[in-house]
Amino acid sequence: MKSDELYALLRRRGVLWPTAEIYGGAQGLYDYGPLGAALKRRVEEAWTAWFVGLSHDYYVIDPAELLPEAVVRASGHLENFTDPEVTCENCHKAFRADTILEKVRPEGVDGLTPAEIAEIVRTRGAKCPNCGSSALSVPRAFNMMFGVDFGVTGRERVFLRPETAQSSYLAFPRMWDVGRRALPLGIAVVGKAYRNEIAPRQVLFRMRAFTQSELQIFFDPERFSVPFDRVREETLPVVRAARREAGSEAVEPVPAEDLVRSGGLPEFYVYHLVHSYRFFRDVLGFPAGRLRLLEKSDRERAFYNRIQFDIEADLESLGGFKELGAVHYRGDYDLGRHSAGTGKDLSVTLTGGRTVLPHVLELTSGPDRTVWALADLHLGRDGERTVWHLPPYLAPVAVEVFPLIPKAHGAAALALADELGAAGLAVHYDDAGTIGKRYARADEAGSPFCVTVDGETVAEGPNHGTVTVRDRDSKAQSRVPTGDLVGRIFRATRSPRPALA
RNA sequence: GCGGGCAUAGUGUAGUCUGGUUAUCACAUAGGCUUGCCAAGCCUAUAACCCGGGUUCAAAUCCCGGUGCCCGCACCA
Repeated sequence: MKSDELYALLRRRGVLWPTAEIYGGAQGLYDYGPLGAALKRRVEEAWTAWFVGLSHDYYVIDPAELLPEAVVRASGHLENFTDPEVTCENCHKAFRADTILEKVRPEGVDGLTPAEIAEIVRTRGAKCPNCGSSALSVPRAFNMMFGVDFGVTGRERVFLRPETAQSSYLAFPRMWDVGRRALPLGIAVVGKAYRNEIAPRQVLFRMRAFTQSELQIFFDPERFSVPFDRVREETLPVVRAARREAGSEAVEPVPAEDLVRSGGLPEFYVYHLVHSYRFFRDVLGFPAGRLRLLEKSDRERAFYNRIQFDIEADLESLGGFKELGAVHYRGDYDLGRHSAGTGKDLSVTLTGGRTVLPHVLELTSGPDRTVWALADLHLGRDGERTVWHLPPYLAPVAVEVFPLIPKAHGAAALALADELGAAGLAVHYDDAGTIGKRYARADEAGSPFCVTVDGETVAEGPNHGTVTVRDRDSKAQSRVPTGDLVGRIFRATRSPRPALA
């Protein structure tokens, strides 16, 4: 489906809508409705089960969303983000000020005020790199972080975190003790991050407030052993940076062991890349042919990232491959910055006496983007029907309960719905309209099972009744004793976990 | 931010160029009749001109501003 059509469907069904919609919305902010909130929560839970399940030394924390100014100064977010932008009044293209000035002022623009930059642009004859015009605008600095007054005096400033990763780095020294002083140590955060994007677009793909699921794995750079045999034979759809530089974006299926043996990547990296790939393919059910692992080149990736593959999915609604997650090998950059920022040595002493500043492997993904991708990939027309073919454990509603004839079977159906709910299943009761319409609504919501209570159920009595169970994807029906329902539905809606040693 | 395009019930739309009836139609939603395991049928009801200003006897229609969305550029540390 096209983006507009998909978004309209998601709004209509109450999956999501613009924040403050009755005031015309707010750019880059969206609210999730019942289906969207439940789906996103299941995505987050599946992510946590999968990635934190990779090791018994990986932990989930829930840190504050506000960061003191000193933190974002140390992390580099404060300075990196004041890069001023200059627009050409002639051809209307925008450039970073240091791009415009690289010929006339090779030393860069760090530390200059916008007024000083404007002066240099005017007096040194800077030209637009595109059309050569010297009609350049006054530089504008844009701040990608939201600053917030803090404390009663209002003189202190804090910032809404621009990435959840910082929270994990700050937690490392405390977690070093909590985790009983061993590496590798994983710290996972699922939480909101905030960026004042210049141009929020594509609904859930460029938001100003969004959720990140990130696992930061702190490890000893000299020794990070992983059960590589578990992933050795997995074939990954990679696009290597070297081939991209040579002009080919074609996906190349490469066995994991080859990425290590001849591909120049460390085992620990490929191991986690495979698990990230499997999360999207096996847990979220993305078709393998729609996924690719795109390696970022030296030029593209942030300077502190030593290795970076983006996990991308080919989405019809957005016209091509879009980033949903990534695996970043960040080296010791982050702990190094915070060591400098605090003046405290954040390196740790391992058993045996060796002292190291841990390196970080970051596994990251975006639940909001994932929700959109799940709609793009799994929600669509199936003949006459609109069906959301979600993996059953992600479906907001596990089981719908219908009375075949509301007047005759309503009470028994309500009692059954209660019972299933009490057992811990996400259950939804619907007696409105014809049975066909209820099936259709359930299909659109992605509910994997519909249970219909009929005359037979009532006649058989409350403890030995049977009901019709209808499967979302095949529309097939089967007669099932009510006593078997809970077990059957639980088995079918269990989220996968990685197989460990 | 820049340039271009767009904005009518919950959804999709007609009407806008060329100002003038009670703003069209379908689907959806709610109620009723009927039916009783896959969006059936009939009847009824609810429901919209993005916001603000201007021009005019009269604005969904023309003009200005705002907001939002789409495409391209830039940005995405």
